[in-house]
Amino acid sequence: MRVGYPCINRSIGCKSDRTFRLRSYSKQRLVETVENNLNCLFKILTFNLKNHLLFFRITSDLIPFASHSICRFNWQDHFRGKFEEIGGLIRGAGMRISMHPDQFTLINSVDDEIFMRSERELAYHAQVLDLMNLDASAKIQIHIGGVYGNKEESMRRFVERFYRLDDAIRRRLAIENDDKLYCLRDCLNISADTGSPILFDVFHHGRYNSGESVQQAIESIMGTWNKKRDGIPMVDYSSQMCDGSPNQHAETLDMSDFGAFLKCTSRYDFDVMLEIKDKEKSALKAVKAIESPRYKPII
DNA sequence: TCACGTCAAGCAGAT
DNA sequence: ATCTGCTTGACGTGA
Repeated sequence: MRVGYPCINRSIGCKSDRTFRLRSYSKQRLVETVENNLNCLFKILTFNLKNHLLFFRITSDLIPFASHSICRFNWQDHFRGKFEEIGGLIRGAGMRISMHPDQFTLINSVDDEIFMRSERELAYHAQVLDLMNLDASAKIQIHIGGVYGNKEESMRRFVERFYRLDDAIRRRLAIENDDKLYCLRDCLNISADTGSPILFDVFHHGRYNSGESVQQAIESIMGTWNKKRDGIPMVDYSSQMCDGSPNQHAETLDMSDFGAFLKCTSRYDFDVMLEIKDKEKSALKAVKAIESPRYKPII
């Protein structure tokens, strides 16, 4: 089990997701921003390595407007050396990487234009991971998408569109259960048709499920990961804010909840991403718990 | 230096 | 109709 946190590090004083407004776009602005973002990403990964945090989600804002038609600059070639350097650090340390395109990326949209924009966005994510020379265990996690008034039809459309994507994208996709529209059971159906592994989100599952316990859920997704190609499963974990909207992620990791989670899933090996507001602080708490003998997974 | 209106993109549910 | 959440504030103008 590797422990990680998404996108942002709050303690090292740099940001790898700096961006700018579309109307301020210029080649120079892009180069400056990306240079900053890649340098910061290297610093974050170095920090993570030092602190035994071996799982990290790279922000989708790493290259602002990468999939937008305004971007004509060949950032791939321009930053090739930097990407290779970062990839070398990741591979050398045995770190795990994920990316999570935002809610505008919809493979199953009824609108073909939205699908094509989504395809370009996914291609950008795959390129980042390819440029780092990471294998297909570095995943791009996406939700199934919208329902558009007909869930069955929308799931069929997802599968049909999936096979229209380039293999450079397909091999990296992992399907994540969401909290409203597509639950674990839906993901299992999609996974059976596409061969994509399921990235299990514990928090979403708590809000929308078809009755499976967390342990049963983990059991059911294990087989969707082809260990040789995909690596061990990835799991997103967050604790609920105790006092506020039930949607929001907690301020910090609740160790008794997390301890219980580790206990009930100790038969399985997977990497866990902690989606908690205080980011690396909670991840550090989790690493400490996992390294303590009472939570040692039985593998 | 600070306040604050606005920011590439979509969907669904609440108000 | 408009607002909010999603993984998450922060860019950039004007004073």
